[in-house]
Amino acid sequence: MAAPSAKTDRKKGRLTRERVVREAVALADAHGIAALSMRKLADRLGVEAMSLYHHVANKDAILDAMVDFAFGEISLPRADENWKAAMRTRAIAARTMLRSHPWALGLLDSRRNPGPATLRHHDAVIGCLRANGFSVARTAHAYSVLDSYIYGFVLQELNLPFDTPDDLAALAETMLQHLPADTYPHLAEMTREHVLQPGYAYGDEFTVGLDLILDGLDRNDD
Amino acid sequence: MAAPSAKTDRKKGRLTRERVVREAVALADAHGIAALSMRKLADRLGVEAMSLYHHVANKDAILDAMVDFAFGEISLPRADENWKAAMRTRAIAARTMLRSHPWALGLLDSRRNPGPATLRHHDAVIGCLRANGFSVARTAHAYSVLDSYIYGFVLQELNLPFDTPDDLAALAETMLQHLPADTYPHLAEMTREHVLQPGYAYGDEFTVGLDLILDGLDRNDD
DNA sequence: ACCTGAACACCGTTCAAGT
DNA sequence: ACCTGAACACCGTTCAAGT
Repeated sequence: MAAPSAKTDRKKGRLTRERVVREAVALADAHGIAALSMRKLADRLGVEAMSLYHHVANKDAILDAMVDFAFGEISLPRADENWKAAMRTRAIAARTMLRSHPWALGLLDSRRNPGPATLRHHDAVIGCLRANGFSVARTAHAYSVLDSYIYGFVLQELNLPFDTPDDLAALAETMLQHLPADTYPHLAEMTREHVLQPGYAYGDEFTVGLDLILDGLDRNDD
Repeated sequence: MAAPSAKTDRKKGRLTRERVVREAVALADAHGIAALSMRKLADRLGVEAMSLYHHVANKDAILDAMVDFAFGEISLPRADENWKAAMRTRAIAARTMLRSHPWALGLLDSRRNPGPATLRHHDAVIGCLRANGFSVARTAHAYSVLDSYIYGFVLQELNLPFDTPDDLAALAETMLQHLPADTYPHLAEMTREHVLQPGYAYGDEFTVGLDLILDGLDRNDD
């Protein structure tokens, strides 16, 4: 019997822009953004690459839509919430989203066309701060420092060259051996006395820095 | 007369790993990381693409070396400096570097092999904080929140869809017309009353957030 | 209206062949 | 030792042709 062709066992039904975007997200989640090619995406949808161009202008339009899809996953802060609790919750939700779609942060770089979910998200965050008495300028300060922190934290987190505590321990041990302690004494100390301690997880730093920033914003009520 | 071939007017002399990396940085600075292909890089060096493989293992090794080159441009904090001033200076220097090599931030994502300049940099930052009486844990907190902020701020800054105040004004006007104010009222207000005000520059937010974080670290002297 | 096959101008990398 | 030409297995996108 013939091996099932890639096409036969793929989803059938008419192609739509929405199906294209959803499948692109699934492909990038599963195999990384580098694996997202028009040919592979088409194959998953049971069509040829060229068919995609009937539903999206080009690959860039798919990437725009993927970012907007990801933003849509962050639930919106309400204007009647206390700002500090609302911003804390939003920051954690944003981090969760960016971790579950590791391609999203990298795509932010090149996106020039914010979609409706992205705009709605920004509008809700600004609205919550304004409703809590923040001036326009203080709202801009708060949004800038919070988003910078969230994006940068996840960027570092996604870069970590290990996925589990065991990986980390193994890597740190190797590093300690390869990095002569006299060349990088402080890096060696940090590895030995902090990173290699039981229970260490870099992700725990997230709320430490987040609360430092929220407290700072609370104090600067200009 | 014949048009000068791409090769004839390129730098001559023996190929070295250092020349390959330096030229890769120049190419990426000038035309973006997407334009950095082995073929184009070789052409700039007056050789064929395949010659590069005698000096670097593959393209990934070039990207690793580029990131380390970029880190090498940030001058190191000294252990005898006041931590707050030293961290402020370093943050500004890091932002300057990341802005002048817009490809660097995107490459951080995928780099798994920190080079000597990168390690030296981290060692110096940790060393300065420790010399100022920071505990190992407080050093880790400080480094995490500062680098997250710096990386995230530049990520947002590089994403801004305008390069000059004039571009910004033009874009904001178009946005105000395209975004119905009743759908995104707070975004419209922020654009009108903040972004479109004379003298506005997003980059000015950098030190606002930075000082908020430095003051927060100063207070948490646990 | 929607899908496709062939083609174009690219990639990174391998390999055997040149000097 | 160092460089290269041809080749392989890919890209995104165009165009004219099919249904």
